[in-house]
Amino acid sequence: MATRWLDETQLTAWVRLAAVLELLPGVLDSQLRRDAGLTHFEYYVLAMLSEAPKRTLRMTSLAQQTNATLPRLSHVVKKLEDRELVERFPCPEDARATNARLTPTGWKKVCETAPGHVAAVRQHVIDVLTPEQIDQLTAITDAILGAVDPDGTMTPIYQRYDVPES
Amino acid sequence: MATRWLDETQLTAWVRLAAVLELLPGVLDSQLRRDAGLTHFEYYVLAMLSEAPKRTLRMTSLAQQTNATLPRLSHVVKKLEDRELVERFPCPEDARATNARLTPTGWKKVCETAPGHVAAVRQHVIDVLTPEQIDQLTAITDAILGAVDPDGTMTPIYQRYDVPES
DNA sequence: GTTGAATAGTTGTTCCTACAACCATCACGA
DNA sequence: TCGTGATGGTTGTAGGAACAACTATTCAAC
Repeated sequence: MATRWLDETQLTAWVRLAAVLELLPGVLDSQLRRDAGLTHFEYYVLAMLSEAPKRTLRMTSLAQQTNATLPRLSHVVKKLEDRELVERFPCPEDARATNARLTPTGWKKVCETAPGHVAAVRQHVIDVLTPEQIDQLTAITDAILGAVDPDGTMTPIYQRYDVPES
Repeated sequence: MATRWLDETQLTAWVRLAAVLELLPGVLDSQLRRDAGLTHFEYYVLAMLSEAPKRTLRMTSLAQQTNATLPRLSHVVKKLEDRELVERFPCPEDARATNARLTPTGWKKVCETAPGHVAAVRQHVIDVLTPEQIDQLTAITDAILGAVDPDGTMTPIYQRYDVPES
């Protein structure tokens, strides 16, 4: 069965996308590290908590929303706990479960950090695109996500994000 | 100076893009690991060599083309050398420099691996988009790369890619 | 009740990457 | 020709992430 290679146009699009995949995360990560001393993943964790009711989530749902394995999340939350941005306590309803809650310090951190992060996202993505391109991007990423995640297992990841509300 | 938050439309586009950034590399990486025992980065290194004249490149240019630091590349190439996919030898013109060359085994590996990789790219990206969307994607990623890499330092990364020619 | 399977988390090991320190060579000016 | 700075690479160490192994709790079936 013969391989269907990419034609010129397709190849160009893919190469560019691959480059974005390679470079953009690094750029955003650097900004957060520099300005807030957080990795993107740590920021993401804090942001998810900040949007949750009572700024509290069970480790499992937090892991789902951040596309992390439980072991990974466990390690990261421990570090955030050492920095007093997050606290853990046993879940009252289920003694197996652990809740993670944003501390006041953690909330403050998110509020301080979000503007810079949004600015970086604007600078490198949103503000360089026309409104039509924004819509096109939504449609394109939708299609890709449908192919990458046909079961919708990861849906929580791309339903919410990242901006503290008040 | 007030933060310009993202509006509904912008936020959606960004969240989806962030999800693609998070999920797509993992999907492609898994395919390569499973089918070829290579990380995406290792494959990328082999692919770059396979396209170079005499399948040979200096470590520095190879590092540029793969967006890697020299230390990282050095470690990875050493492992590829242990697997006899690549060989290193001192550069005749410049005694400081080292050349990396694809071995026949390495070439064979690339030829065996490329079809599966292209198929994965098709399955998750190219074939789920219309021809118009392919063009849109090129324009969008172009704009983003312009913002991420204004000096064009990383240009080598997104000028070529990944398909062995014969 | 008690056993067994499934769920929720933590801990430990291994691999990979980033960063720093280091050595060798080249290029150029005194 | 000698030194000084810049270039090209390697090695060592430390931080982060994936995977496996382990503990504890819950749920369901008998």
